[in-house]
Amino acid sequence: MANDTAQRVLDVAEQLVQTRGYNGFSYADIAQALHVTKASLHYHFPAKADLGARLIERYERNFLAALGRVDAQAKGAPEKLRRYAAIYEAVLRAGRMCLCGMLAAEFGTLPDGMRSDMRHFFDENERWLKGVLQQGKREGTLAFAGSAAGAAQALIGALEGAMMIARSYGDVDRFHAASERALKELGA
Amino acid sequence: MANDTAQRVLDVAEQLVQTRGYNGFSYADIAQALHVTKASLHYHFPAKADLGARLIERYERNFLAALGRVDAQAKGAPEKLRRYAAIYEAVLRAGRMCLCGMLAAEFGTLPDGMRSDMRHFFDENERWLKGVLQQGKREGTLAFAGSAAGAAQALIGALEGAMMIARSYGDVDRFHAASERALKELGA
DNA sequence: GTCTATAGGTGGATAGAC
DNA sequence: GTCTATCCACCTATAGAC
Repeated sequence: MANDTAQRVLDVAEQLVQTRGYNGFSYADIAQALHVTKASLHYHFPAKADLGARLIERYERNFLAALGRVDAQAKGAPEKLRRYAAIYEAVLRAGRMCLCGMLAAEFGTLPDGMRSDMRHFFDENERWLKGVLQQGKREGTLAFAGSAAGAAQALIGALEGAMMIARSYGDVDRFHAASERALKELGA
Repeated sequence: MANDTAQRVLDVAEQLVQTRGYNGFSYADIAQALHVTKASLHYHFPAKADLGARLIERYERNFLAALGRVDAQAKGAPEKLRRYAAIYEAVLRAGRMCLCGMLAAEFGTLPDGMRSDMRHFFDENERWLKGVLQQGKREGTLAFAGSAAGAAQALIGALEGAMMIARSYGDVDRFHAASERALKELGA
């Protein structure tokens, strides 16, 4: 399959960005992992910025697909929020940071295209969460002050930050506790 | 003054790490900013890891000094928390990330010494916050569920995460809103 | 303490054969 | 599509003169 190599490149690159950051890996790392040469990687992704952009696009697509499954499997807003946080926790349990959380830290050195792609990921997260929060308020299953958008932004920030620090301590429980606390504050 | 150059190096390096990350700057960047050669930088900081370690130590010292001033100037726990959050906001307003928040993202590529120095910064933050939270609970000026240590960890994570994302949007208000929300959840 | 000069390595990227 | 070979810029770091 022609496309198969590109997918494997993305798989390895994704893991590298989530553990070492966009500035913390090179084409040589991917080449070594896949037993190919750097030159052949440039055939699939001419510049590193191309690889980075395709990485974010795929990550967002997969993430939104997971949110779609949450919508399909969970009815109540509290359960949706719990599953949302569980996605983050699974990433951390794999020893990784959220791809876009990582890129947010590296914002100052990112190419323009990757910057807006990264923000788009957070915008979509906020949009989905806002819907869940509004649903919960309507149903009376959630209780929070202020706007749903503001609460959504705060939750995303809290989860990303907790994840980043917990990873530095190699302590998933630390993330879990912060996550539980954040959900309780929304009445979940 | 002999020590003056080292301080200026640290000033520039600090700004670079807070905006571009530890892996996002080089001795050449500092050399250019200070109109000296790279070689002379190695006289003050033989290896980049030395520079990194001294950077964290100084950042923590200054941060703890700021917390000491908060203790001296604010009496009530809620006011202390507000001033704590204001320190973060001032950093963000300067277009910077928290030095250690930045390093937490780069954890996967950091030398061992910098890893433990970075965690020490967060440990000290937690310790101070825990004291303030216990004070507030004792005085009845704060109200939160669970342990003070857990609440402290959650607050640190929420502020770091909100800061990181807000910076990507160039939007200090976004941070401020998340910060206010986090403080309110502690009853402040 | 700061300089010139340079070593030795790695970064992203390209040309051209197969 | 993948390879060999190579370019050039940049990286951290050191030697040794001043």
